[in-house]
Amino acid sequence: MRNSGGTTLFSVLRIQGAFFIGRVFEMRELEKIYDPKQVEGKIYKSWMDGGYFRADRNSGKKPFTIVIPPPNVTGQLHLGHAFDMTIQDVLIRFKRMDGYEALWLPGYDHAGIATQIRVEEKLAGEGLTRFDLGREKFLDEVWAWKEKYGNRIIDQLKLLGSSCDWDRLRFTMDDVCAKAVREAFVNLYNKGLIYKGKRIINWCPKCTTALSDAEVEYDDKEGFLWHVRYPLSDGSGELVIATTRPETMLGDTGVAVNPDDERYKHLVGKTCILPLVGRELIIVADSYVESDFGTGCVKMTPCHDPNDFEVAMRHDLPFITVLDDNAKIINGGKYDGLDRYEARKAIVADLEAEGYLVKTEKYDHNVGTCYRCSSDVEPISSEQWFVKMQPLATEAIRVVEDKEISFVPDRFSKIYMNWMHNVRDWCISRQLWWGHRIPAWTCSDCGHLTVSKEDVTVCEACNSSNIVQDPDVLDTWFSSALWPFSTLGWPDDTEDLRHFFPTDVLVTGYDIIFFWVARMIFSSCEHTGEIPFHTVLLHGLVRDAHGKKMSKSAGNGIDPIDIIDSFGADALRFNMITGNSPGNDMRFYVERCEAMRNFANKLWNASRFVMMNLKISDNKLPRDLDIADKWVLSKLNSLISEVRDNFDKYELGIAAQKIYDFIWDTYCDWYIELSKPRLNSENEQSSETAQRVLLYVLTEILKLLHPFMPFITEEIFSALPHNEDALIIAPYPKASDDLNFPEEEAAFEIIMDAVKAVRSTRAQMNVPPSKRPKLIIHAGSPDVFLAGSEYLSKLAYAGELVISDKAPKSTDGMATAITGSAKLYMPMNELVDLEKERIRIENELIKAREGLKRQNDKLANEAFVSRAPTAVVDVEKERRDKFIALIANLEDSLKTLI
RNA sequence: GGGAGCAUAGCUCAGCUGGUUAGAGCACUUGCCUUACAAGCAAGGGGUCACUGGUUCAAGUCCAGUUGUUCCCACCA
Repeated sequence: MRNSGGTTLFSVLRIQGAFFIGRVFEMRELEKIYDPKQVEGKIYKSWMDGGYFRADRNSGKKPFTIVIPPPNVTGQLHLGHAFDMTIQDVLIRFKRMDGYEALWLPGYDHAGIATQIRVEEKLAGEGLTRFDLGREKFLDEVWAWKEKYGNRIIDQLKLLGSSCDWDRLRFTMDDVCAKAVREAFVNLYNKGLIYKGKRIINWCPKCTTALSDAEVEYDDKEGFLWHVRYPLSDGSGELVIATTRPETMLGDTGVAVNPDDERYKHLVGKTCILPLVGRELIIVADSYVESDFGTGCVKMTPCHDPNDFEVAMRHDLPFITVLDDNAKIINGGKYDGLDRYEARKAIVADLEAEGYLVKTEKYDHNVGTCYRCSSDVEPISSEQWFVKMQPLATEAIRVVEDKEISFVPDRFSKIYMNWMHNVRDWCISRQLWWGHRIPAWTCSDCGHLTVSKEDVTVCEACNSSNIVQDPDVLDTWFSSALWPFSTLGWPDDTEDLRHFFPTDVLVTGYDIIFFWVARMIFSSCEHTGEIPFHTVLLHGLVRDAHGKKMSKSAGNGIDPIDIIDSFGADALRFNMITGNSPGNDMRFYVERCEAMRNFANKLWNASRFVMMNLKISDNKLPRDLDIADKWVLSKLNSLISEVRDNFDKYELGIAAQKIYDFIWDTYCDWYIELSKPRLNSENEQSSETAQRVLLYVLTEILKLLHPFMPFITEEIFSALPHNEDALIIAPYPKASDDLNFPEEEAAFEIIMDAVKAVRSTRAQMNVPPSKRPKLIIHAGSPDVFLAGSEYLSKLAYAGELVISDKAPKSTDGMATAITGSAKLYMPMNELVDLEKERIRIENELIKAREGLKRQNDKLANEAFVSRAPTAVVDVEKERRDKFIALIANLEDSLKTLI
């Protein structure tokens, strides 16, 4: 036996329990309650010291790899992480125990905008902007910030018990990842899949950067529809135009109508005058315009609306930019310098004053907002870098269609497909400083663009050294998209890459399928020629008890660290896993953590019980198993195969629930209770067998539960006799035919039924357990009761036990408990109220007759009997026979009562 | 406009490929300090599985529709 931990009170208890029985009771008082705080840090350290998280390429074992969804480097652990991490850790621990070389590769993300905003906020507190510092000094600040906060999230992940291979920790901005980013960029550029172009893009005026489509969130906002007069140039009339954005009229270069709109057909080709500005606008016909919305006339602002941009391209309209990077007016005459919202007010006021405003309607519409800072996003035309998506999407669609990659649950593959089929080019340049700088240099002399993996100092076209690197950085998600292979060393042909890639399962929330999952898939297919993982296991969002999204601003966030402090990491983990199925959101209830802590405590105490009674020092199973032993082993055997089955289907919540039920119900409430009379008996053989089965089942339980509750299981395991170095690397249980005893299992259920019937009778008569009357069992086949007599007297609180196939001569004053297999009598003269007893039995009889009717109806159905599988029919027949026997017993008892 | 999810006990949720009398936690009732655990034990109460129709020997489970609800995508100025 090894004992990896220090001398905890718990392991002291074991020794004392084994050798100094007399002192156990005082120890028990101290250790009655499991205290995670005393255990978790110590156990985590023992795993680290043991090197169990390290994946070894040369072990000869089959690899199983998960890459972590890298948390933001400056982030703090929230319940979403806890959810995500727990699922991954459960999978990785299971595979590790099951004989795989399990690699869980950790790391964190530089999170361009999010991090830059945080540092800028800090600077703002000192009255500075990033421009005051300049690019280089600002980046120094960010790196310092990263050093300060980068480890916080990692330390917090450790508190959860995450068994990541910390030696392989990666950062999306480290050299290895940077090399991959350059390689990927240049590959795509050389294939023509990255291009630079002027398009309408989403611009966040607060972050002052372009955003991709995925980074824009749409909110319903209250607004107005202003109807504005645009007089015709020839003075023959006017057009009325409806707009939600009057300030953009400064950039109008045309007016469009539907070509089939009879009202305006004759005006196409004519011009009108832009109010306040006086510019002449040509009236064009374009099918984009819908006649029945607004007035049927649309002002064209090509530089600030994607649709107008398209129309303008088709009709050769001029392009005038009227908003600058901060969304202030430019090229707008007297409005120059005004913020977009001030400009709106001023322009509406002027329109009204000059009689151009026809009317103002309330109008709700969707407004795009920045996913990082929530400011309104401005569509502006701007030169940016894009990834051409069409060619990449083709393969990304194929691998999912062909099931090379599957989503769990499957419905998300439809969402993925839909997105991939309609994907537009990905804007990857960001006007930030924190991030991977675009590896492109422009020659100031000849204008040539050099794109290179290595830093360049001279123009590749004209050799001029007068070249400047593109000031922009790449979208954070460009580097995250490479994560499953960049972290393993790609583009270098590293041993890690060869061994652990493609990875196996990707675990993440459904909210970042587009941001991340989709982009990893097409990036991997393109750059490595392989899928990045074969399974995407998706979970939902963690909400508060009222179903609201948790957020700092709403003040409803729960800090996982507080939960760990109060209930332990195991309880938090178990709470995240149970009562939840893949892809569904969960509501977080602190009370549930309490229930899970109670479960941990239950296991703790069951283990204490076993240790207190242990006089053996090895864990071999004996041969002389009795009926209860075979029953529990058989149940355990089924549990093991079911749990494995659930693991294969990623049904972690179901697996955890089954283990919970087995531990609490089967093991604690039944088997431990069953073992008590044997442990105390003078029959040493029986006592030892009970000890061995108790220990064996407990050990198997600890193994089964370990992926879910790693700390407490490891701690208990360390105090038990065992052959492994640690539970974390003990083999996960396998079902075995040798431990399957269906006959004994069924026979024992008969005894359990009798026990339950007796308890029920006693409860209804309010008989306390201290009262132990004689128990007379009248059964057709008494053998099974004889085999379980010891258990019956203990669990059914019997004084003396009489088992016979003959009915007692008199049952006067006896309470009865009745099952389909036996009638049980308890002489309790003073307690038995004959009338009450009669009513009780009659009620049971009613229930039993209903049951019998149900069964008879089923079996009378010719179609059922002939068409259902015989096994199903047989089960129904057995049930019918049980009801028949029960009814007979009940009727019999009713007669003797009178 | 397109798509997806959800609707099961008072509350929060499980229920896999259809097959016990539909389960768990919390809450509730009653009785228990039964020598591991009162963070516990035992016995209970509580459900027309949203509605309507269909398929089937058999439907909470599969199909169609209805209602309610949540979310995603698109972005008609």
